[in-house]
Amino acid sequence: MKMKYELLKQEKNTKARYGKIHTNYGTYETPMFMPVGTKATVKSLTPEELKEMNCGIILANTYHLWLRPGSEIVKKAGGLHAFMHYNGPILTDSGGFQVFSLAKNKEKDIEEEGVHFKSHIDGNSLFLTAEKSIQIQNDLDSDIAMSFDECPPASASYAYLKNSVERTLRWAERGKQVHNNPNQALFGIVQGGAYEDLRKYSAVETVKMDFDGYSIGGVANDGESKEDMYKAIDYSIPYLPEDKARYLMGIGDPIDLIEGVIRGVDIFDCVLPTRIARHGQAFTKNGKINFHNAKYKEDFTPLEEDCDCYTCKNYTKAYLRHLITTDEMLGGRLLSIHNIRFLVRMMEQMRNAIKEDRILEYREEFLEKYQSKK
RNA sequence: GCGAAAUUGGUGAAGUGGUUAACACGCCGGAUUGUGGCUCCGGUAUGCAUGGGUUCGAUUCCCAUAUUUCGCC
Repeated sequence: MKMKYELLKQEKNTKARYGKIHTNYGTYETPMFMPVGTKATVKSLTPEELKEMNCGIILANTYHLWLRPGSEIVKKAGGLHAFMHYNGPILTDSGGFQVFSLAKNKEKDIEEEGVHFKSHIDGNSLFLTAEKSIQIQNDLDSDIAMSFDECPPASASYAYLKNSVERTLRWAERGKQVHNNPNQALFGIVQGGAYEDLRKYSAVETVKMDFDGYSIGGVANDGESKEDMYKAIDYSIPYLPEDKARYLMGIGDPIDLIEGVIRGVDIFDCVLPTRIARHGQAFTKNGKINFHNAKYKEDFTPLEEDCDCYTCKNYTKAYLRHLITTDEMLGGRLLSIHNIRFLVRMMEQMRNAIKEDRILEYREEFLEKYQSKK
């Protein structure tokens, strides 16, 4: 079967909503956060550990797996789930984001047929099209595939964004035509920067094609302001159907997760928890902390007293700082466990808040602690 | 005991008779949002062993002292 979204509760005071996603690998509650496993691995963590943290869907990347090991290898292995030993749902990004960041000359390299770009591994000239991206994702056998979209920088002009919205619609249609995996859902992507009319047009036209779910793209890709990010969400959400999942691509930061939920987003993904972990930083309810800081040298308390993750239950800040400053790989691993669990737990808390119609209070309480750095 | 060389920040070190003493590492901070993992950006010697002297001016030249290293007895 294909993935199905079920809306169970609409929060009274905001657009926040509580629902469930039914997949071939179980049912999961939303709003939810997906950890990123670009190359068929959430860096340094095993599938069992992800399950223990109560992760649901994880994200893998079409571009990276296309280059290595190659989608035909994954297909021979029996699909992504078998290949990476993950018996939970997997969403694949279309490769759009990587491809556009690798295309040097936007005007020249992006054409109607597809995108020319250079492999980041060996510099080979490559060409990816809407059809190719979907075929690769069919072969990978992920549970949710993404349409191939153009992901322009937030700083792009109105005229550029308008063109890119139009092209993304045509690519979505082409991808839908060749999509051929009965077990795989396919999402359309809304673009249009921070312009209300473009977002509306993009959303309305994309929804007409009747996808299994809808993504809001083009955010968090060019250091755009939070205001613009929130506008992109606010201008898109009203035109998306109630009974389909909404996925905000590439977000986020704890504060952005709350803002996204309040604006009606169901699914998020972000590299932040694992990336900052590898760089020695961790989320806490009192703000982000940096283990390079000397003040943790003799701090023999847990990262967070009341966190239920493996790291917090077994290790001290002094030890974590030692691992980080000596560049030991266990450090990044332990912090990744905590950071992912932190965001997953935030989503649990927000689901409860939505059920009780108190998501705005939750935001108040969270921000008060998170922004007052100790 | 005699002779020679050396002495620059936490470390390894570059350098010059004349504005803010290079660089690297370390250290101290910060960043990071559909991941080109191990990255990027800041800060970090008011002083060049100590005391004299020469000079308009010395970390740079001279003398003494101290310490270190090497060689000889």
